[in-house]
Amino acid sequence: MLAAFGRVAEVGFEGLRLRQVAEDVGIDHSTLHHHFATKQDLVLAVAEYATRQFWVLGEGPADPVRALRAHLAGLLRMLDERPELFAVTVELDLRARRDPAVAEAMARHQAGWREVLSAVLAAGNAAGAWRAPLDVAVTTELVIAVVKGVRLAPETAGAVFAQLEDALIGTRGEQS
Amino acid sequence: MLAAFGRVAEVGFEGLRLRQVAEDVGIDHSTLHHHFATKQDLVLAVAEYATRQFWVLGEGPADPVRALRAHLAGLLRMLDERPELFAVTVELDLRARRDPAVAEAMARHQAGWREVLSAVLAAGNAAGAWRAPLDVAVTTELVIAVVKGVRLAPETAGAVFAQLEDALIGTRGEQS
DNA sequence: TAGGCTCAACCAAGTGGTTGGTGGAGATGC
DNA sequence: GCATCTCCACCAACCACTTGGTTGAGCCTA
Repeated sequence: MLAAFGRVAEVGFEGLRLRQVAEDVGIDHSTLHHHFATKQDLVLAVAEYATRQFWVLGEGPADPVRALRAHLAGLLRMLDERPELFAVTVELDLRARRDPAVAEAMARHQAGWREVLSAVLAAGNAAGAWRAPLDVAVTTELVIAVVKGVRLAPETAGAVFAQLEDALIGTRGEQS
Repeated sequence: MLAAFGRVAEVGFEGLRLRQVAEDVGIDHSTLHHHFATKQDLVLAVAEYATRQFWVLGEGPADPVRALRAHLAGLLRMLDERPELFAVTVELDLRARRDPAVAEAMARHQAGWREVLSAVLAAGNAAGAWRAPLDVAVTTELVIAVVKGVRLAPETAGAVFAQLEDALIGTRGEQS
């Protein structure tokens, strides 16, 4: 019953109404309580659904440069095809400040992401793939910041990602 | 009466209650309506107050490198001293998706920011101050994305900004 | 007298959540 | 076959409470 996710994307958590969600699914709002005891449970389910969507980005190529490019390309495609997903992510980041349960879900999500990125960046260091050796931890945060910062502006994402790649990798080649 | 801002920072727009705001100021909630006809007006006032806070970042040094560093340093200090301000900004970005008035306010805000950044980056291009000539428009978006992406994670901002400077400026010197 | 602020009381429209009950599918016993 | 029982998804009605907003009257200063 995670069509509730759609509502969050549309009206945000602020406008999330159990009755509306129930109607979307075609059931009574009291029936909804049968599946999610409380509104908080629904929110949490949305959070976990949303973060799970990023699992598709799994492992990339072994080559660090191509792995980084693939990672960003994957995000870019998602950003293009499912912008609401990223909007909800912003919403969740914000909500995590007040809702410990959401905070924990998002922390898990980001820990995984951070791990993937760090691995790629460290591998690139080992292979001398970057313009210069990188501080893995900090660069990870930089990449995350860029992605997060671009979530609500999908139009600019493509160019920004390319620029970021340029800044990290030395190559100035244009890729498809 | 922009102590309402504090409430937004604390509970977000989702939890913003006119009665609570009024109580903070020590007046009745109906009196609040005397100053802000509608809740929307209050929200808009908060939006304009919040964006106005960034005016203090005005002009920087003439030298592009120092201007960029000063710009980021200024943001970093604000991020450190008034993290709520940035949290509210995120909240506003999100709200702008549904509220045209807020959207317009944020658009104005960002247009100004974009202008400042573009000017600095273009000046740096002219002076050959960067590691390599930059695409001004795209790099502007990149910097904006980084700043936006770091709004909810002030701890990482310092290192991330430094890394960004490193990537744009060629110098590898450590600054205070 | 007039005008700006203030409040108490009120209102309609929701809000999340609860309760008691209906009907159908599947298992069980005979 | 048939009655029974249990579980599950479901709903209508309801509840206590909150919300943004309105009204009318008082207060104070000019």
